[in-house]
Amino acid sequence: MLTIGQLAAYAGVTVRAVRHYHQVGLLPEPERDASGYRRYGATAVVSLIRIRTLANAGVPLSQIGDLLEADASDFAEAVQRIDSHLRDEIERLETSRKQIAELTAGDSLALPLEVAAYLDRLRDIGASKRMVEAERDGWILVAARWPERVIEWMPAKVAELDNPQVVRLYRILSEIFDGDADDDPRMAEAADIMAALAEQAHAAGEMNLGEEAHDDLPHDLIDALAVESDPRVERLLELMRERGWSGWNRMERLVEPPD
Amino acid sequence: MLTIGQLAAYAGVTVRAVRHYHQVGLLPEPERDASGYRRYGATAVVSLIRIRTLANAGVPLSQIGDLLEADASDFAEAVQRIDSHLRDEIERLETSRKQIAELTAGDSLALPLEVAAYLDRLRDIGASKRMVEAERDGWILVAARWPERVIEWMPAKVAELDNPQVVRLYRILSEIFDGDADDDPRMAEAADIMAALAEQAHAAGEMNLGEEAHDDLPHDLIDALAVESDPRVERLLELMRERGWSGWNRMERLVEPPD
DNA sequence: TGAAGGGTTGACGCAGCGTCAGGGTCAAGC
DNA sequence: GCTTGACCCTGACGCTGCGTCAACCCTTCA
Repeated sequence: MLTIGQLAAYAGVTVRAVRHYHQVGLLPEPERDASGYRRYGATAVVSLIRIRTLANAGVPLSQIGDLLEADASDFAEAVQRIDSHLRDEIERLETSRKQIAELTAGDSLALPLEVAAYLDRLRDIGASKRMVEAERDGWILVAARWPERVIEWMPAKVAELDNPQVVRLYRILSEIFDGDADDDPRMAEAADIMAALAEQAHAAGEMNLGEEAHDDLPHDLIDALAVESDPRVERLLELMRERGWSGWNRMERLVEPPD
Repeated sequence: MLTIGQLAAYAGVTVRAVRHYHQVGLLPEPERDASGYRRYGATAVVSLIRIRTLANAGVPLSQIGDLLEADASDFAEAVQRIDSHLRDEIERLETSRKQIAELTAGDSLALPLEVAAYLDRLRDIGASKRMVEAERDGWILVAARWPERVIEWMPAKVAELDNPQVVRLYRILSEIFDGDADDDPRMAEAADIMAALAEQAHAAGEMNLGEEAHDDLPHDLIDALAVESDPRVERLLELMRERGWSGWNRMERLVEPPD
């Protein structure tokens, strides 16, 4: 007769595991000796080894009991199920590995590489750290909603950065929001540039985003995000409204200008 | 301002998950509105998306907080750790798949194929179901202790089955233990055959198992197993003792026979 | 006789939420 | 003004397979 420790050692498991199998009814509780110790016979050893064999193969404990009593065809079927479940699990993990492989650096986190490249360009033309982070967060919102489309939009955005007006705009905005003046006079200049750019885009008919325009939520969120990150943005929006434009990222004409 | 449901929908997660992130401190609790509802700004949306991006990549929640604030080198290092952890997990599951692939049928469960083949042969020569199962359980005990050696021993065991005496022995034993007579007269015949076989083996010097002989536990367990599976085995052991042999599976001479 | 090395039950911990239970709130239609 | 359905709230258990205390008892050996 074996003690629980000897039984466990023979089967290569821990004592705790054996007790657990008792608890879940996988292994019957044996008789106790005079001092209350569990005493095991050879049958228990065999049962335990068979249980461990299945458990090592990845079979959930809850199924092992049935499996040990199943006939050949039920057994084969169950094995099939378990195997395909394992395959799914492996695939899930493989996907995870691919995903983290793409998380090489900070910006590409939650963003496609194209957008990360755009943000790098922004940094290059002199946008401040805060500015780039704000842009990044905005694009995260966009990418979450239109993960496919956002990639298509990037070439045009990158091209915009060749426009000296745009470069000047980002530099001014960077300086304004990196400073701590509550009412920087350059804010008016920024608004002027933005209005001019909007005017050009409108004239060129580039202001239509397609069906995405119908979903206001991302745009509203981006506006809100900008204000949350710096309340002075509110002032900038006001200046834009004075110039006949609403919004921050998806500008709309408030009033048609006189001819 | 978004409700928790809108926030969750935007990021593609469940409401419960968001609340969980609050609980573990990953996402800060937002302000409440007049009726106690949580109200989220755009910043929360961005945070949540970034959290999910890492979580989807298999990063444990407990590390996501640090990771979102880490610099590029710490980030890369952490990503390395997580990736190698994922690799280990995948390998574990692959191993499981291999294992269950080998569990095609009942007997090979916890036994190498060689032993399963031996059991099939046993069935072929007319051993009863009970008999084969008893043998199987015995070999499970042996295979658990000497997984390598057991394979080497099988050819000799299979060869034994060509011996008509052995075949007869298994048939008699099958009949005895499939019946319900408490004192089957054929038991003496079985004992005679076993004694004769032991004598032959002893004479041929085949009774040494090598160093394995020093470990009594498996042998004792097999004897116990036999008795547990049918108490009448005890009688058989007694008959063997009368014939000068001890034990059931690893027989030893009790007394040297007179010349 | 005391210490070491077993054994006993009971209970919490882990990871990441899912899923009740038992409420309150909001918007819309009657 | 009332109902209905869709949301929101907190609190708590469940799942998987044990690991790891805690607090205590039993046996054995120096």
